[in-house]
Amino acid sequence: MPEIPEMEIYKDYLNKWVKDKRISEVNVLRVKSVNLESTDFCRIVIGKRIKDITRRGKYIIFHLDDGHFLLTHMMLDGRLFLLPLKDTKKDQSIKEVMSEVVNSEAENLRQRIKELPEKPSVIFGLSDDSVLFFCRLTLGYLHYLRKDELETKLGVLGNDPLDPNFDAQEFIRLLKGKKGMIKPWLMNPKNIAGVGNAYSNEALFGAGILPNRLISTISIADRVKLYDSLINILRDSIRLGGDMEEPFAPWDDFTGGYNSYFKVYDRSGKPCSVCQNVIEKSEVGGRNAFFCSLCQQ
DNA sequence: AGGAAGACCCGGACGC
DNA sequence: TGCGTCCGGGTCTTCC
Repeated sequence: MPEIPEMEIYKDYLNKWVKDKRISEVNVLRVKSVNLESTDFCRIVIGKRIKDITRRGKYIIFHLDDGHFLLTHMMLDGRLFLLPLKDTKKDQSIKEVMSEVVNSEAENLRQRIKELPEKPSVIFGLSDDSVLFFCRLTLGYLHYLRKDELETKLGVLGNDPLDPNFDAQEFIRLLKGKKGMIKPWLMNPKNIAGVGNAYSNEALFGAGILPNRLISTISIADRVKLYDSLINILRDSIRLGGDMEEPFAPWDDFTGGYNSYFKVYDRSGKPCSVCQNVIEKSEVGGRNAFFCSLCQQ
């Protein structure tokens, strides 16, 4: 599921392929995914240029040239897909491609394009004749926000783990005096922004710490170990392609490269890669925790 | 106050 | 087949 590595990879792709493009067409298929009446949303967004794309935690922020922002969150199963029109290998307009995908008359297109985006919620046509799909924004969303609204929304978030200022000292400072269990703390966006169920499980495995360990019982040495484990796993995942199942674009064979590297997440009943003990699953803080009870204490 | 628990969003899977 | 129920994760709200 989309967490920091997946969003970071999206952000880099978007900066390479979407930055400085103008939004020429907008189609809102799922009205609940946007925060305005869809006709207003289209009217306002059409014609705007995307000046920059940044990430904060699991949020991706499109900076528009009117000084406002589009904020998107993928939640459970959202995804992005970019389709350059030249890849349709036919003289199709953006409107025709949109219509073809939307009306599920996409068999012709599907035959030419390996990965056709399913369940688009919002579609942007861009000034370079590419089409950007925001798919399955059922729990997720795409919101048009003023600067103050964006700051209010993101202001509650804690440090981003990839922020250069977020070092082991800062991590230890944040944990000082905390009383609860470690995994719910790692996943709380007010503490650290962008760590979800998958990578919190992996980071704890890497540090040899059980998900339900009380923070107060974790030694300073182990807190440093946990910091290193978290940062290294996030960086490795970004380097190897993250764990999204579907590609960002038809040419993208990088995305998903980290899928086979998960050691505990979603692996209950399978053998631990270190000691062969069976990976266990239990509920910690209302969420599924995956762990090896021999490697983690 | 801060930590824990529950609610909510929605679609897909599963059981009867 | 169809209906009801539960599950999943991130975030927000409520409770203790």
